[in-house]
Amino acid sequence: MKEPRTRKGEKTKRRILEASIELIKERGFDNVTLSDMCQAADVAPGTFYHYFSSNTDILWEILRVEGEELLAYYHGLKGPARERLGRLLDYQMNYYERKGKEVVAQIYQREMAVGKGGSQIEELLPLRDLTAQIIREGLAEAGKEGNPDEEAISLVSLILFYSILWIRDSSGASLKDLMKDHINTALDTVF
Amino acid sequence: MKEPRTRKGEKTKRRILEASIELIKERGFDNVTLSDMCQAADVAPGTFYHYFSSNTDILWEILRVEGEELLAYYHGLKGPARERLGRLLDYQMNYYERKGKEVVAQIYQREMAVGKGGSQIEELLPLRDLTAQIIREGLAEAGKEGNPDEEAISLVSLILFYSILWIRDSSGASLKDLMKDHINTALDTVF
Amino acid sequence: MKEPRTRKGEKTKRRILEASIELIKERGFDNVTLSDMCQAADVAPGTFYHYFSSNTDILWEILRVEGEELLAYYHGLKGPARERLGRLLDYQMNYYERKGKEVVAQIYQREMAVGKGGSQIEELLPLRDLTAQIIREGLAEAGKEGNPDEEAISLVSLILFYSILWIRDSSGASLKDLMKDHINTALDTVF
Amino acid sequence: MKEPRTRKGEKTKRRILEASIELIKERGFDNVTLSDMCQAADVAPGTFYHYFSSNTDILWEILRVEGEELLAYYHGLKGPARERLGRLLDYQMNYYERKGKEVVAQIYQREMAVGKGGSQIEELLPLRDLTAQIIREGLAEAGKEGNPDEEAISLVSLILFYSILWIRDSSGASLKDLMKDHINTALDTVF
DNA sequence: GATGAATGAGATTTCATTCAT
DNA sequence: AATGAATGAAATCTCATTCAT
Repeated sequence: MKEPRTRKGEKTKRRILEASIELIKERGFDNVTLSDMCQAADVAPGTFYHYFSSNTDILWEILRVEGEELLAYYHGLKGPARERLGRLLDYQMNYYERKGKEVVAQIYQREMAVGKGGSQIEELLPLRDLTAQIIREGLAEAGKEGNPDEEAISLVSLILFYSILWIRDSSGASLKDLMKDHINTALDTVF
Repeated sequence: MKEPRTRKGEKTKRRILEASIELIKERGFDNVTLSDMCQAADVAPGTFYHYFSSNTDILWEILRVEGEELLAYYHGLKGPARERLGRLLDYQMNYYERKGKEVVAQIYQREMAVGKGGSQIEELLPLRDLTAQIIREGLAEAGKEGNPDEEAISLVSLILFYSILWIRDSSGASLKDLMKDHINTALDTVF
Repeated sequence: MKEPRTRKGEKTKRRILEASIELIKERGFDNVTLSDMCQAADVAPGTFYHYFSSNTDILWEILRVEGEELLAYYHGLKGPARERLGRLLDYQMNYYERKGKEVVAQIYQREMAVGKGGSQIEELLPLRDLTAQIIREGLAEAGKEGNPDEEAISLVSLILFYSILWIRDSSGASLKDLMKDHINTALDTVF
Repeated sequence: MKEPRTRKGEKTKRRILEASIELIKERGFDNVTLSDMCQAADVAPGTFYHYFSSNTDILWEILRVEGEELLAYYHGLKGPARERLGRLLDYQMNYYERKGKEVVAQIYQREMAVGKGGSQIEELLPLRDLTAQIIREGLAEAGKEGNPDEEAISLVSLILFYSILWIRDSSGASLKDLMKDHINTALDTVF
């Protein structure tokens, strides 16, 4: 597994990544083989192994990078707590919808992978911690009492549950539509 | 896939089921092959296909049966709503702990499987519906207002989230320990 | 890697073994792939793995069995020491000629494999020990003095060296022809 | 495959050679890939092919050069035959010990390679011939009778056999220790 | 002289499934 | 009812080598 050292190399690596994401979106991770990815990116298997150390490595690479970008974005949010939290949840739902059901399912399945050598994605837990922090700040602003940790868990677990409903939904409803009302109730309860 | 017609046949089928459950508990579903199961149950592959129509069929069979048993048990619960709900959640957690982390992870992963030909397990949704019904009854008993559907979702999603925490926990804490406080807060909020 | 449990299975395993030996004789071990062997034995790759646990496993199996058979035969030899030793050496040369140059080269190469996890063939050392024992008996019979261990090594190392000459010889001479005179001189020197 | 034309080029070629020798000593030839060598020498694969025509070419190059140097040295030896022969054998053992077991095993394995396109190393045969010549001279000096060719083979085959014992020895004994006594007996027998 | 991206044939291995006995 | 031999498609991964820059 090497980093590309030329323009051309960079382009190739990106081509592999993008073609793979597309494929996974369409068919789900388990139904995409290494040679599918190679074919879609129009590279030889050897080229794949030039940039990625294994088959499963690639999804991990994709999601890790994006997860970090998301968190960075969330940390950069400004404004009153309630609004920040609203935007955070909103953005997260948008991200999921953009990725597609297959990939979100994949993310959660990885979160649940027991002892698979640290290859977890770490999306829910950072989200929980960040949410708790925002709630804590919000309560401080308003001079209110509360239990930020439990409330953060309640919120994040709602996202999780509705995501599953959405993944399994066949009516074509959006994730946001499904959980809009409930999330607002929940936010009101918190602040 | 046939039902056994003799004593011996029944014993064999049960042996396969039990050995397979054990194996899945230990190693996780994805790391158990058909021939592992055959070896553990001390039968030939042909025998396996005598009783089960495919590899993946067996876990589905196991969990479907148990899920139905659980629901039947929950439907049979008596007493005031709050108490029934408490016992339901308690029982569910016990069930998860008995099954082990690997299997629970497997259940949830299946719940999330998109379009895999109806092989989903349907555990969370029936649980949500039953919970909503009990809450509805509880509110009626007490003559209170509320939103049973959303409250049911909040409760069930808590179970989901804490289960994930538990699955990934390496300190050895029990699922009940992890969520005891939060679940009580949640129940108090509902009633 | 399983032992066959039926007539048919036994026949198949033997067919694989024999076809593989033939192939190795013709082309040398390094130029024979697993699928070559499968094709020659007219079985599917899966069948190969039914009986052998890996690619390299098979040669090892072939040679180990034959090495043991040879030793058993040598231990059964009767008669005066000099004669027994002559027959032993003669038989060993015949064995090598029957196996062919490629396989003999393979045997020696394995003997030299450093620390490859006990997969050595152990042909030269047992031969040395047996030879030393026969010489010891011969000297005792004749009431002579001598150094059986060194003399055994001298003899066996001659076989080794002439085998290499033979392997690399392109005139078509037989191993026996090459070393006949020298081995007789050597035997005369010993007794 | 080109000869280097600049200082820098020479340094690079030598770097590749030295890094490769080191690697082969450590792991054995079969476990060293071309890219291992490139990495160890810190050059790109293209550079390797600038100086060597193929993968296997390099060991051959290394050993051929050294073999020639050895022979040249042996031909330059002065003094009475017995002494020259003693020094020759001594030097050869030192050479082997310096190279290490892996490389010596490799040399012999190559000597045995049947029909691999002339890539043999030709170490044993020149050694045999040179030894025969020295013995012939020694016998002439002393006015004795003997069979220099057979005696040379006996001596060289002893080196071969003890080398194999040494390669497989795990007690840490040196090659010289192993064969000291026997080689002296053998030399005494010859002269 | 040096780089490293790209190749792609080819090797090994796995495993669900079938079927004759 | 039970066996286990046999299948073979499919997947992953390796690595010597080429070539444009």
